Amino acid sequence: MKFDYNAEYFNPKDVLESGQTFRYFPKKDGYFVISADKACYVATDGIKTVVESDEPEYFYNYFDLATDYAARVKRALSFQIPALSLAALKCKGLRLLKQNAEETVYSFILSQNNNIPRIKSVISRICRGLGEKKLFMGEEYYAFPSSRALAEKNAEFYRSAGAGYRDKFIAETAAKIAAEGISHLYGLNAADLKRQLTTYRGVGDKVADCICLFGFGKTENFPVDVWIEKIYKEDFGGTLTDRKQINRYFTSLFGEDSGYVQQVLFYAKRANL
DNA sequence: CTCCAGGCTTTAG
DNA sequence: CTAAAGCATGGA
Repeated sequence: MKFDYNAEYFNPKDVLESGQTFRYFPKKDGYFVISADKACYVATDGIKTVVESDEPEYFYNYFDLATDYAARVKRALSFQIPALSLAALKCKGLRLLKQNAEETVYSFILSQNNNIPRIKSVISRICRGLGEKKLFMGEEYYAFPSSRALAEKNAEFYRSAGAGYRDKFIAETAAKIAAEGISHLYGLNAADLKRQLTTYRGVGDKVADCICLFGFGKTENFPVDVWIEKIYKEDFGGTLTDRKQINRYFTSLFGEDSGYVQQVLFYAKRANL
């Protein structure tokens, strides 16, 4: 069960190593990727990118393959901003992942004031401890735990998994979501969704923007972190220092393209492309 | 040793 | 209202 796609606008490295997911594992000639309770193997030869999975329709949606990214690159170029044009051309294979909403909530709570390798390892330990064991292509992996399973553990468990001071945030948010679910969030517009998400402990503006973007497909959100602040100062000549104002600057400039533009800028800067 | 990492909560002013 | 301290952890 595999399908392929034009590699020009689907590069596994650009997609997976751009900081939107933390559950990918480089292999010999591709990546083992986990999302929620599902897994796939993705590899490219530069012409075609091939996805192999028992759940092809899930990963077709996960990799956002119904969306035209040639058009997104073209719109990014149309802003005529040198730093953005350079970045967009260097990572044409970047796509926005449509991830499981609850998984993004916990993942990005863990991401605050943290670095990507450590975020990856903490998430792996939590999944290994609470997630269902699965098998794909002869490889064992663990599903991302349900909120109910997460809520059964206290902060101490998450501390021992390496979550640090974020341990309480995970425990409290899991309890809240286990109690009330998240289905009531799906119909909301981006502004209302962001407001609701910030009621979770450990979720501020930046983390909420990431959840809106990667977990709910809200492309008008523009997460502002330390790297975006740096880009704002160095490449856009910005003078604002308040992240809320920097967020407003970018979202009013890029509108519905905000999420894509943000991801391109972030990845190009971080990867030093 | 200090500084930093896809920041948030709490407290002080 | 805004500003700053405090927060776990591990790698550079």
